[in-house]
Amino acid sequence: METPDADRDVVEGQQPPSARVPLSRDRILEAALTYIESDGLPGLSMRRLGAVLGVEAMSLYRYVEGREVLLDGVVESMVASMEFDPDVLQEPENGWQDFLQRLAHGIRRVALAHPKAFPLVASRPTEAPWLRPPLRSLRWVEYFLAGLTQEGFSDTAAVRAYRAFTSFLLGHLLLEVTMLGADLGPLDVIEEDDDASTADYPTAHRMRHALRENHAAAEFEEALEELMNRLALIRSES
Amino acid sequence: METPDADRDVVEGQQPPSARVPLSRDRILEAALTYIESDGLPGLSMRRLGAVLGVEAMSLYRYVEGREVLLDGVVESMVASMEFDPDVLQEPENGWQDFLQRLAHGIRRVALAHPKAFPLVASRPTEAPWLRPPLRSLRWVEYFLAGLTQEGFSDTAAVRAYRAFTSFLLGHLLLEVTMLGADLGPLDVIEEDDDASTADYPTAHRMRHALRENHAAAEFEEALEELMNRLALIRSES
DNA sequence: ACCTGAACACCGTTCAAGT
DNA sequence: ACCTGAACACCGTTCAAGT
Repeated sequence: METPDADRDVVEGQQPPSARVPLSRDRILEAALTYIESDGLPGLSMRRLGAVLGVEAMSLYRYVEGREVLLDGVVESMVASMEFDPDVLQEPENGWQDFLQRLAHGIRRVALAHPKAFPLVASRPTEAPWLRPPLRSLRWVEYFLAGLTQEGFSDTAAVRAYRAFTSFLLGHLLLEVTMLGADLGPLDVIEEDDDASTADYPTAHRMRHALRENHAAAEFEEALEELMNRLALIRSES
Repeated sequence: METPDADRDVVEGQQPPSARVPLSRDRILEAALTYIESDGLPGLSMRRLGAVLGVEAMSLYRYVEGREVLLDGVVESMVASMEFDPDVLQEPENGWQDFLQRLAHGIRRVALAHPKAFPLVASRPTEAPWLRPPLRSLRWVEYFLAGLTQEGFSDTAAVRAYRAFTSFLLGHLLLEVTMLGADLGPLDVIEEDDDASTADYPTAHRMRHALRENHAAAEFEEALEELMNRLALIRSES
């Protein structure tokens, strides 16, 4: 197995500083995101990120205050990327179900586009405890609540919907990207002990093929549909 | 603000080695768990963990193969701790709803007992992609599937229930402990910018009080009830 | 058998110095 | 204005050496 990583830093690093694209916060965040996606979060260090950008680690501190802030920035940029998704960002026109479904699919697209980085969206502490992942910004919370209000949700119904919607998304997407990330992960994984491992567990053994099937997309749709029914109840009740 | 941490290592460290409780894998895992719970995961290093146990970091490598394995062990011990919960571990007697509810509550108790460490249960890669958090072990998956089978679930219905059950738990519990962890977190947190922060977001501003309320327990029960209804459908359908 | 000291390679971060 | 070299305190981990 070759190590094609070795010359990646050179690609940018070999040009003299004057000829390089100047550093910027956005360029750093973008590089960090693609680094995480290709090499995993644990491998990301300020020094290696600097190398990718053809610069010493210390230069990064001109643009980001430190590693923690860098990761917060990466999360923020992922969440913000939905703002340019034309399918997501439009007021409700075809009812609140359509509104929420477009939003849910938009977030799912972001998660699937960045399976290795998405767990950060799920687990980094938010600015306030009521800014729940994966919506994490006041901006998106406002968008969510305003949309539902406009569609006839009372204040308490909208807040209940917000809570139900976020836990739904978090559970489904985190599990989906975890399964993806594991598959895309280190390739030296133990290959398919399949039957052997489940030998002592008869029920799991019997269902081992069904357990391995991946119906993530269909499950997501189904559970989303179910959530909509629940929200319809909440809407009419409170 | 004082630093009461300073003498904690001494408490164990001051006794001569001969008088100390001998090191063991379990003792190390337990110390790691309480360390995470009191100081947070980022603060946990092999060196500091050694100090807590009155020992040099290098000694730990006799019992755990490295830091990654240590964290896996902590997760494993949390998941395994449910096996000693008498309310959880008994075959279904009062129907599958009761069976699943006891299991769900048991996992929730573990999560709430270790809010800072539980995110590890959610995000550490499992041994196989179909061993879904927060059930993570073949043991628990077998327990789950066997229980449902015994209660009249077909194989495909049991597997579908397994998927729905795990994403439900993951979403709810991760959000719940994240909110807890944030509150228990560093106390130098910015205190209550309350109204100020939401000023530019009228809907969120209007609902700011409702948004701050914590109904985690009630929401959990409600969503669990809803899940049961969905599983009843799955049971009768497939 | 169990623990340690010294060492290595790697971190995040600061700051005075270079251009 | 922007980047770097050198330095500091801290990591995980290995291994020969101590008791």
